[in-house]
Amino acid sequence: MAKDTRRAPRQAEAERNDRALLEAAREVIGADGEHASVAAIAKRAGVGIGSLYRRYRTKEELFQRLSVIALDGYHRAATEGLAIDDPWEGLVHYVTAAIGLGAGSLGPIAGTITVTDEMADKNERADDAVATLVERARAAGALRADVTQVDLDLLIEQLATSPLLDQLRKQGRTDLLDVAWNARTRITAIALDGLRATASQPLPGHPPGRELLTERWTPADEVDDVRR
Amino acid sequence: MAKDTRRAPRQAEAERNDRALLEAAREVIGADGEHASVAAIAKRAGVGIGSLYRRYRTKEELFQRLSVIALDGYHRAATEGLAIDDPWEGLVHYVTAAIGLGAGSLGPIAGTITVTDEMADKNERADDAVATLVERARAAGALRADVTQVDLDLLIEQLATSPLLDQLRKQGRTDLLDVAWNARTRITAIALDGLRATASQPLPGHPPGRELLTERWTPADEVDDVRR
DNA sequence: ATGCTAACGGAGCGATTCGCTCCGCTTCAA
DNA sequence: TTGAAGCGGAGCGAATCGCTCCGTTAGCAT
Repeated sequence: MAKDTRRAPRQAEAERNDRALLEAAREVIGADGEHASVAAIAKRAGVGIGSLYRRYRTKEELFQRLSVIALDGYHRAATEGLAIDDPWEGLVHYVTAAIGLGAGSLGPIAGTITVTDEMADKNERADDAVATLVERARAAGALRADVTQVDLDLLIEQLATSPLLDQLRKQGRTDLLDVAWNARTRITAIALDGLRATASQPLPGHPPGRELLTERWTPADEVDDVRR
Repeated sequence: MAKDTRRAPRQAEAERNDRALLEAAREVIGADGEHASVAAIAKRAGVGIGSLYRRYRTKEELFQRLSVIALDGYHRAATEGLAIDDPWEGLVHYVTAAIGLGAGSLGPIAGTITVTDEMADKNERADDAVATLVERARAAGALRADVTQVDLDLLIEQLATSPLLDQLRKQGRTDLLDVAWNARTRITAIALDGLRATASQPLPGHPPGRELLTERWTPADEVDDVRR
């Protein structure tokens, strides 16, 4: 009963493989969307299919794990942003960190996996933190008044999803990845400048409602009018 | 020899089908990327597979046609922009029109089809027109000085690709399409505000080179380091 | 050295989906 | 009424899918 941590033949390798799997899954999903195959993920991770299925009982379980990790990332980014004194700098931190997570590629799998309680819970916590961040920045007069939280969420998704980066990764053009990454940073900077309170004209149309973000996670039951 | 347009049993239906096919192909590619299947395209268009293959000898030929149409659209948008007297308004017209084309979804098929001479030619023409448009806006002091044409191209691609819109279309959620479309218009407006000359700080890093836009079209020959 | 065992990689299963062909049916001008 | 242009989709062989199953390998204790 003295030694309880005595068995671990190849445990270090297992952890490395798990990390590789999660990263590979993100990349392959970015490249192939919901069609991402477990074979492609395993190959990209340099890991056997068997090892993948020892850790995750099904493909869906792996995808759910990815979602949870992404939601954790968003929550952490928002918390870090709140820890910054200057409201505008805090918001900028969140936006850039959220985009840098590389989780934007997960969008396409929304609606193809069932939402676990853990996912719903973490999503709510992250949302709350972001709401505080946004309100603080707006109250300080740093963020233009007509931008809602949903606007910001959609802007982040728009910038976080990069077909160019996904394709370069898929083609293994690691030589161009740095340049492409920097290019997106520039675009992000442009968008952030547009978020400042110095707006020339009010945003067009009505502010989008939350349903835009939530309804996409409802599985494609019989909604598919194409098959009707 | 007098009457040369006398035979056309179901020609009207054929034209309608062709338009439906092209639109459906854009949508399905947006949803499924390079994995888009001809069956899905035909079904979405409400057309038989046979009709698709009577017009396009192969799937690649259909995709090439889509690319040509997209390039025509970019060129037209740029030309229209140049026809507008105010340099800034002209640029705004091009950006919004280019995003609205719905051709951003085509990005994922870059590198999976061979580039025809027609495509290369039209691409060059469109590029030239955009270059003029950008230089004019910058010379007028409307566009911030540190934004290059490549920056603008990438910004347009970033905004033109919308996982949310693609997914809603795929799920047949036509009820939310208008809201989502308006939401992206708002985001576009934010980005355009960021492009104005009133920049607070210079853009980070170095301006990206053209190769970011061109090299992605080189087929994934043996570049794929994943399979090595 | 020699077990013991947890973790490994991947061949291969049945099922599905792929691009595409082929053909009987439908529509319309003459 | 007829002929031909256009139609939809069943079905072909090939490829790919998610997943199981099993012989092999690597590190611990003896």
